[in-house]
Amino acid sequence: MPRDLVAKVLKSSQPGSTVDVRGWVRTKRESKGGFAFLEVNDGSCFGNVQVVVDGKLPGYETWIKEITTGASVAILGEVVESPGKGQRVEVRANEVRVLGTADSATYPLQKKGHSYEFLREKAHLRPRTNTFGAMARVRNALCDAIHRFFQDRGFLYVHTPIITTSDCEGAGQLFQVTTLDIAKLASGGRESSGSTSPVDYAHDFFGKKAGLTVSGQLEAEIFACAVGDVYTFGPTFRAENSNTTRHLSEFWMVEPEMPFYELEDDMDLAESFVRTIIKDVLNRCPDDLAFFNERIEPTLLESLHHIVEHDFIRLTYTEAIEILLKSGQTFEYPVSWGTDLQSEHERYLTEQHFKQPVILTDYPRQIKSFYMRCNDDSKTVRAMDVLVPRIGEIIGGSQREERHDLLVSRMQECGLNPEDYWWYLELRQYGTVPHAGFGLGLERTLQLMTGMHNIRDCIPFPRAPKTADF
RNA sequence: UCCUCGAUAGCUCAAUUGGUAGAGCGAGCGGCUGUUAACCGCUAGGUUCUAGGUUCGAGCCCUAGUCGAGGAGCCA
Repeated sequence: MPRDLVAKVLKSSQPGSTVDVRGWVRTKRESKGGFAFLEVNDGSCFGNVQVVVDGKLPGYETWIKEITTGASVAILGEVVESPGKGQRVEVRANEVRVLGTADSATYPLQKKGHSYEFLREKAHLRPRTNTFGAMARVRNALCDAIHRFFQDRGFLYVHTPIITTSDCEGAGQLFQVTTLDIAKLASGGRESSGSTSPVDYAHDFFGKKAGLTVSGQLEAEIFACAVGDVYTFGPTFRAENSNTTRHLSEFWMVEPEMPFYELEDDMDLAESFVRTIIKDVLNRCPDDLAFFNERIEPTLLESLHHIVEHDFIRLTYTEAIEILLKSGQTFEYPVSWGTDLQSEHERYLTEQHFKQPVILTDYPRQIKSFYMRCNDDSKTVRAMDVLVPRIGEIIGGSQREERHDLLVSRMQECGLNPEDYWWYLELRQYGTVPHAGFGLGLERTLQLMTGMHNIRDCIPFPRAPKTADF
């Protein structure tokens, strides 16, 4: 399709050139003086191109009525310098074709602003709004920056399975994947023969209980311990009944895993990663981010530049506890060594005490996962969380326990059956190496990048409890 | 899952102590204008989330439910 993108027309088209612009009408300003202005957007950039339509064009009286907010049009015209304010150039139409009308009496999107709650119910149309068009472009730029960061450093992109039979980490509720007939089971039927249990997973599709992955980490470790630095980047599923502005049932996660890395290397990579991808998106999407800064979060650009330009604060969990205890703040949840930090504690550290991203390390072992490497103090593990203002945790990572016997005892301590993780343990039995990795939540990073308050507005089609339309 | 709040015109909201349902925007029509969240006038538009209950009378009070928002937990 040899159409001309609005982005190109606005940025570089010279007066006198002929263009073929196609897109959706945002507004029409009609003049009975015999002409009309159309604002046409095709998603290629934040801005619209202003199209000037002369009333003397053939059939004007007929088709100008069909052009309303939301209609799709094809404009053949000439780029001219704009005498009006607000745009460098505009398009003087020679030919206008209405490709699809949008009945103004029923088209849900109006020229005025809508609430995000309303737009979530119109997920099929909300990409046509300023906010969600900008979000789509920022999300794309962010994903590109993520791949570029790892590819530039020689990481391999590894695809880990979406359907899994190992309840990885023991954390996170799995969505079950089954071909068993639920209705039949519910009515007292049996999906198995000769078993007293109503459900015999040996007869299920995979021959055992299966679910959607909650993390690709364990599989990523397999490849890190074979082909070097790797990363996964794909959807992740949590069946938790979380109803917050920071949780989704289906979200995208980036999980690098690096052999021969210790915790300090892991932190260095995580910090470099966050700062680099933010910088890349700042460079690539200035118009979109300016919009978010103006309409959504007035401190957005300032805070993003601050993150890019300053080193992250690094301290241990124990040091953080001391700071919180000495803060003089009254917290709803008391601070004490050995319990996990609450949202209010994280926010105090990132938003009030340090006013920038913080990496906390060496958490108590009893509040962290089995695979994290135990410190010599036998009280803490080599975990690290990257906390940022407004959002909280966007990265959780650790150096992995590479010592076979210690890993087995940690599994037992966490109530896991080592036999279920036989292949994970064999990585430690045969040619084990120190290694580390972390996970970054894509949509939380988008919250940070755009200032959008609800994570459901940072993914095209959000999945959350009672929410899976479109 | 817990706490708090909410659901009224297409959208955002108002409605005094329980007493005939309102505005702005949007839409339709008309006017005006190189306009740019255009502007001015007129018109239409309602089973007040659902099901019960109290009352002479319920948008408002009571009970249950559904959905939504914010906060919390879990986490990324």
